[in-house]
Amino acid sequence: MENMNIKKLAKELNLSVSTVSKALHDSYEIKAETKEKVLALAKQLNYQPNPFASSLRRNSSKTIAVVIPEIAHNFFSLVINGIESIAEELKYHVLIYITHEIPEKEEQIIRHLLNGRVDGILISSSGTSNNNAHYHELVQKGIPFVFFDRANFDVDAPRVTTDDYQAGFQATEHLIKSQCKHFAFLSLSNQMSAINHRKDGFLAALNQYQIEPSHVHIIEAGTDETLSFQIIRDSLQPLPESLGIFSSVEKLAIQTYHICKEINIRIPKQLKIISFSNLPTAALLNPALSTLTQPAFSIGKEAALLLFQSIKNKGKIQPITTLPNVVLKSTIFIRESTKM
Amino acid sequence: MENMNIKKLAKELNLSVSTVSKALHDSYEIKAETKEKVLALAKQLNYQPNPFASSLRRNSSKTIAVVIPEIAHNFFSLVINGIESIAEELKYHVLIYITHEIPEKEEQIIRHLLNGRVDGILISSSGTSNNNAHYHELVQKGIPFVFFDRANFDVDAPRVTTDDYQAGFQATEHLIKSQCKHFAFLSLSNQMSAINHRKDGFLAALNQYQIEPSHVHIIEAGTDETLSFQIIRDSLQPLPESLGIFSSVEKLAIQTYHICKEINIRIPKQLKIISFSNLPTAALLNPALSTLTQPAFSIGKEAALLLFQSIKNKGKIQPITTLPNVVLKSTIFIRESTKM
DNA sequence: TTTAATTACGAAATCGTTTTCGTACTCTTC
DNA sequence: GAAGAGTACGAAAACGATTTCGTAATTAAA
Repeated sequence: MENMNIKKLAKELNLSVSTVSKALHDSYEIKAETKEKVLALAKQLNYQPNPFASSLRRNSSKTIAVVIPEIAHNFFSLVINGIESIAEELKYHVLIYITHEIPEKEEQIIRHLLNGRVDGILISSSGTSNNNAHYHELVQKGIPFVFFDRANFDVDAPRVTTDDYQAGFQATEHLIKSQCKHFAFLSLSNQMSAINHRKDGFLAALNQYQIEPSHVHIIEAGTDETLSFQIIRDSLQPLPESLGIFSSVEKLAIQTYHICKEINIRIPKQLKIISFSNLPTAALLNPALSTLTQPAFSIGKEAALLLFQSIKNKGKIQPITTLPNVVLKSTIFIRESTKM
Repeated sequence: MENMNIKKLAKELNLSVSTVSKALHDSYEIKAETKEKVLALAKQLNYQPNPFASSLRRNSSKTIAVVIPEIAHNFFSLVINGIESIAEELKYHVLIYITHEIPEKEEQIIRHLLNGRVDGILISSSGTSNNNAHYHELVQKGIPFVFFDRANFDVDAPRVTTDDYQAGFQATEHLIKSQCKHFAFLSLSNQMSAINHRKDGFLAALNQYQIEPSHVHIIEAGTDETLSFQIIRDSLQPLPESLGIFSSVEKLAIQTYHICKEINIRIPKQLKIISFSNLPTAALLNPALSTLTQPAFSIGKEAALLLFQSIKNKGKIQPITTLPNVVLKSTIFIRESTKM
């Protein structure tokens, strides 16, 4: 009596296992009356199909994986919300894997997922540009995947990103017009697509406005919390005159705030800062932080939609079309931290 | 050639399927030499066992589910980090389900999980106290689960919570000593265990210090964003004299900040506020927010450890012992928002 | 009335593992 | 040298669904 299954249902109904299965799937082969009987008993006895038997036979899991660098991060948790909104609707399950920004960890996770546990994967890459073998293995195995935010442009997969270059340009232009003389770009690493595009926009703006190269600073703070703290602090001592910082990620901006508080640097008087960020408290900070805010929820939604489309089309002949490459717009919010 | 499986491995090796399977599991029945051969070919041909076949046969999924009210929330994403740290170590997979604070949604999710898709569940309840039938179904089915933060105390399951009563008492005492005259408790609903314990601590402190009941306000803001905004705003107009707010959750404190900014209420001059919160920017707010901070990561870790213990003990005779009920300590951070 | 098509179901194979029994064979032990 | 113990493997039965073929019975068409 432990668990209900099709066999017991069939016995109870004096029907064959196959008939019951077909009835449960509303097959045309079964007449309405029988279907009703089966459904009724199934509901009454609280029958729930074994997902593993089903997955084994159908070779599909109704599950997707989300592989992200970290989760305690407003951007990524908002993206997950977007993903979940679609997955929930399509009755898919969502597995979460966190790489902690370690490329080897990401490889390991992706390689593991080659076993068919999931029907598709959403990835925000932690990988370095010279390492994409694991993505190609996914392609080879025919497992659909979609990049979001941090993509690997050497791999043929759909991407959902934001207008990083333009946003970077716009933010930097704003710093320039706010009378900054020195300019710093805060980066996690020089191996991440989104961040590099932001940097390119940053450099392009500085170039267009003919800022002297010696006034341009690229600070690679890295992903380690304590280390990046030190690196940023060191680069603020001594403090360049009229420094304008463009932080590529929220975390580094927050660290900069902490450091400024600690060593008594006045924002925006001595240092102006604008950052990519989805902080719900950006406007409440002291001073309020100017931000470039990505449509995180929509990114998740769009990426999930692309993935499910890709899962649906699996096996079918792909029309010879360019890969979907959705680019969403970030919004700039000018606040006190960049005031003149 | 599509996918490697045990059968093909066996044929290639001139061994039986069972021998290969045993070799892969390092069974004592198989001699070392054979094991080596099998392992070598398996690695060479990139063999990965089909997880569904395995789960079907062993009746275990190596997967747990995390059911939470929301994810774009510092507390919950930190908890997930803690959970992941343990799950990763034990090579378990983590499914995420979001209830969006809707009790019916939670029921539906839990009921779905009765089908055996997961070996155990971690739950932060969105349910109301009078609705726990779905938890009992889990018990009946023998599916282990552990509550964290928001527990249902009518159900026999391990719990990981924090010292909500004491923290609530402490926070309120702090407000009293900061010369507040009126006191407000900001709540999401009166159906959530953790929040109610905080409220009890709040009321106990006010009682001990003999605060006049007419100076005590309980504000149930609810879970809807726009609605709670209105409710809080309304309760601040007119502003009671020397109001001290104890916010039971971060989100409502942030809303209060926004409202104060909007209608020009000075914190901490006209209004003092302290809140449960895991905001990384609490100290950077204007003014810096006094907080009660839960050890979110540890909560996740402890809850996961309890769950895995429970999974391991499944089927074995349980020693007649009290249910594990881990209570962790929150930390109070006094900052400007409650300054005299 | 015969043939063909349709309807409604069942038997059995299948998905890829794991696990329970057997069973040859070798090695002790008295 | 017969009995028992140990070693190293294989056959086959699960696990619980899905799906492919059949096929009897009924209906429609010729």
